[in-house]
Amino acid sequence: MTFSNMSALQLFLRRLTARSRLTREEQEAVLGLKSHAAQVPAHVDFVEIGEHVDHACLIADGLAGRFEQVRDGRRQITALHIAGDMADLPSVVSPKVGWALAALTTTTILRVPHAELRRVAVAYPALAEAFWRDCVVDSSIFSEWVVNVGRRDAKSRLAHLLCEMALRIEQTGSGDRSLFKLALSQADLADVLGLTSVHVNRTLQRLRIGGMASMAAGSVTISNWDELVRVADFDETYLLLDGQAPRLLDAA
Amino acid sequence: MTFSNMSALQLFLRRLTARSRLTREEQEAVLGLKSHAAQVPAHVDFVEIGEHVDHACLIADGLAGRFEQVRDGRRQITALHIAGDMADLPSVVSPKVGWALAALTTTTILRVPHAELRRVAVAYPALAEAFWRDCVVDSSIFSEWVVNVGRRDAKSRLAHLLCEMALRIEQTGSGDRSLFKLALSQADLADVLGLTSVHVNRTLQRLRIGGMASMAAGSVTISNWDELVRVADFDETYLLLDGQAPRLLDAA
DNA sequence: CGGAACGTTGAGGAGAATCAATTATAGTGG
DNA sequence: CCACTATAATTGATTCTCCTCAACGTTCCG
Repeated sequence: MTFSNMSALQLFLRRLTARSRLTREEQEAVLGLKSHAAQVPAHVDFVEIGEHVDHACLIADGLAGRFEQVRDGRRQITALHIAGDMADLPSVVSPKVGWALAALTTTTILRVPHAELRRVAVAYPALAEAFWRDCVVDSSIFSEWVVNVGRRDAKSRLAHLLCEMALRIEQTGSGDRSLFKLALSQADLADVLGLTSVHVNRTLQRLRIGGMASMAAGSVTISNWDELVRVADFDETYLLLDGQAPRLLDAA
Repeated sequence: MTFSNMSALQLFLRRLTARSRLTREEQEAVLGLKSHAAQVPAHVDFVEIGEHVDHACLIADGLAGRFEQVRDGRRQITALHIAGDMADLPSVVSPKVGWALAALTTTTILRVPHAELRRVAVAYPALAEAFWRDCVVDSSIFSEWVVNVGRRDAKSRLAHLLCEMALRIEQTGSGDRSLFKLALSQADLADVLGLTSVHVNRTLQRLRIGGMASMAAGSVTISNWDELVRVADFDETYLLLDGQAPRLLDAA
């Protein structure tokens, strides 16, 4: 079986097991989660801001963003979710969400009822722990994004995002860091980076001319990884990809 | 165990029970956590970047910041922690931390061994859930900070931070939103907001002249809350202060 | 009293925003 | 297959926040 035809739940399990040690039985429980799939066209919300949700959304295919509004209508994308991400896992413990989730390209999602996630979390405490850890990973990414928009200029900021997405997509097995799909318009990219689309356009040109990376037709090509990392001031530690943490149960 | 230890744990418990319903026995377990206190002078790290920690740090008194470095030496504070915050609770499930924790003013911390937190989390799944939820709260704040530095100008950004800290401190019961302690230099404030200290200084003046808020001698005075909220575009939803979520155990 | 940290002010410059066109690109229906 | 349209990418000119650099004032404390 190749990664490309793995089911969405298998991708999610892969994300969990990258950081949490799970028994076969626990893994089966994840794969046995009941859910129903839905197609979401680009630019359509599948979770509304302020909604009280009773399910979490697993991205099966495509790309989704977490949107927050500012009064004057401008918006910020605070997270990008790729296949295998349970986009609103935090909603299991905090059902009223303060953000919207929208598809950035045509996206397939799996709606997994909270009741299902609760069921396996209660039956298998190690899964509750894995979910908790998964939320910590996303939190760590948020924190790095604060640094990124707070303290890096446009070129470095954009380079940093490309490095992050390269590694995250590579981790899922659905791409290589030198060439991967990222169907993100320059306007959406601007909302991720806290810039304007005009400036994103000019900054992309600088990365292209510098021989580091280019984006076209929904794909990113990274031609000089080391230089991109240097410009980005990128340190992958925050992605927490360095192995499985010890289980609470075993250690207690 | 000294009295100040007890009261710090009580503050932490208060933070937990604001969002999680806990039985008396579970509450006792929190208050019974073993720990040892330490005094940290201003500007001293008590957790080093990249460290593999075996304990979490509960802020008993004072103010701490989570610092991340950028290559050229500039830094960003990605979180502020007040009394009652377990500053690195995520480290329980992910012990290698990618940030430093430093005191911003003279601060008392309680080092709580992971073993202790694991013990109560395993014995009382509802506590594991409360810890998970607590991490989600911090995550929600990170996310809002991304919006703040990404899409708000200096005046709005600073106003937003003041609103947030006002409510968080009010929640602990150790201050009022119209007057509270926040011993933060303008340089540190700049590192929180992704600005320079010079610009923070000028922006504070604008808030003062506008009759909204002023900072002096380590205290914040908010003289026109409604106007400050308006300028900040502040919506407190993200602080998740609107009551206790249902317990997973009861619902499953 | 003297130094160190912090706060304040001014002048000039740089990065990003804004405004406004123009040019691809992709999809749609005739 | 070609107009027709909407969306996305690109470019140029101008403006404005915010940064940088440098100096000076203030507070606090040994």
